[in-house]
Amino acid sequence: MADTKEKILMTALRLFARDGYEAVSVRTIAEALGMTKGALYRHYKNKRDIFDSIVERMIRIDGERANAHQMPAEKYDAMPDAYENASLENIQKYTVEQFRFWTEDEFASNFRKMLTLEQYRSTEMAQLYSQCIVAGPVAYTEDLFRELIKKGVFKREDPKLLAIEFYAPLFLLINMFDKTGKTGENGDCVEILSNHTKQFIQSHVIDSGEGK
Amino acid sequence: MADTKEKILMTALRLFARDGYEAVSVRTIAEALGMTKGALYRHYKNKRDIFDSIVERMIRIDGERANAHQMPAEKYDAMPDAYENASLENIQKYTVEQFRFWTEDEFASNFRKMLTLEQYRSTEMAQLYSQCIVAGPVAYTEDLFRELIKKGVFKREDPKLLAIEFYAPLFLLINMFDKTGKTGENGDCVEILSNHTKQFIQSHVIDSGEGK
DNA sequence: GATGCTTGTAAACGGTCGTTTACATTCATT
DNA sequence: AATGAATGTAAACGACCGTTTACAAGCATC
Repeated sequence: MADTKEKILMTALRLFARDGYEAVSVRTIAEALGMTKGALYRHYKNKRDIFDSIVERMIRIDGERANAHQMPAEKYDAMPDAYENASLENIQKYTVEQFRFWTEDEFASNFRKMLTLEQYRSTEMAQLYSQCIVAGPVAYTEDLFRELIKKGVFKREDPKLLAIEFYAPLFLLINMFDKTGKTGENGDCVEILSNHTKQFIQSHVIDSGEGK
Repeated sequence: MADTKEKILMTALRLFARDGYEAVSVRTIAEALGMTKGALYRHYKNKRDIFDSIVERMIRIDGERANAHQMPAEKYDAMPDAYENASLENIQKYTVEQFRFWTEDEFASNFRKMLTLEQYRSTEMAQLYSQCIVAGPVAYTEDLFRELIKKGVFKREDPKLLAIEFYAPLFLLINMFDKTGKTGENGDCVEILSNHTKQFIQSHVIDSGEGK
């Protein structure tokens, strides 16, 4: 039962992500699952209920992720030196992991596409899209850089501009990857992204040593 | 007559840009224009014909723009020194102008949004979206930077990475601007964008003089 | 002033929409 | 074996879909 309900949700999401909510009919969802549309109403009270369940889940996952690899903001003072370098490495890993999540994870990738298609229809969807994939990450990155500047790790530059210059390539590559199609081919994107973060950090961090 | 046809096109585009092609009914378009849906069929042979006319026009405009402020690629050798600096200023102006075009121009802005909503439905729309707003500009920027490197204006770095790092903030800001809403408030975006291009050029161009 | 073309309305067309209803089937529990 | 909840099908519902048709009004041309 819970299994069927789950299949309905994932199938509907996959279709919503391609065509948009309005363009997908209940009949289409049912047929993609090999059942009749009447059966869907045993699991969801209507079409919108499926959509809402998807959104609800993403909000939950997003919250969990935020808690999970939150850069440990409150532990800054607890750690001595040597922390800065580890933190910079974490940024690198975190960035690639963000890319993989939004392009490879089936739920996240489809949700992002679905939200891309719904963002202009209501302010609620616009806010959710912005929070998850645009202004949200930028704001987080800005806070991070502001902190790094205060700590003397980064050069004293406008953190807002830094955040945009750092995050924008990630955002662009995620969107570009959608076109190149199937999984496995994103190796190029990941490499570009790695080079970007490496070069970005290198050129904004304060030289406390050498260049190789 | 041509006037009515034009109004239909712009009204339909405005609705397509908000809700997506499938979610907008012929009836809705007609009522937004204060006529009955039957009247639309005097000007367009069906709903898809309106959509195709929009696409056709954008392709034409895009071609004209490419011809208009094409960075004069073939005139490089015709011009002596002193060209490089002017060219760098042009890049700055061109970038801001691109932002304004895709956010302020009513047709371009709505077309971009419409294409954003249709990009996953067919490879044709995906290609058009990519060509106009994603991979197309990146490829163009990459060519430009490769040329500037060859000319000795830019430092010897990967032009692909440079192109992404330069164009991505423009792409991000265009998408962010959609949320902030009404016109006139994009002053912040333009300023950020200006700072980005200025700082980008400054940090990748070969110092043939001083720092202020 | 009749003609014919343009531009509109109103109604109808078959089809699909989301949803509800009536009726089977399954299957653990009694 | 009987019960009853869970899960499915098939058909029907009114509403709306894109499109076509029949018809009217406006208007320049002969």
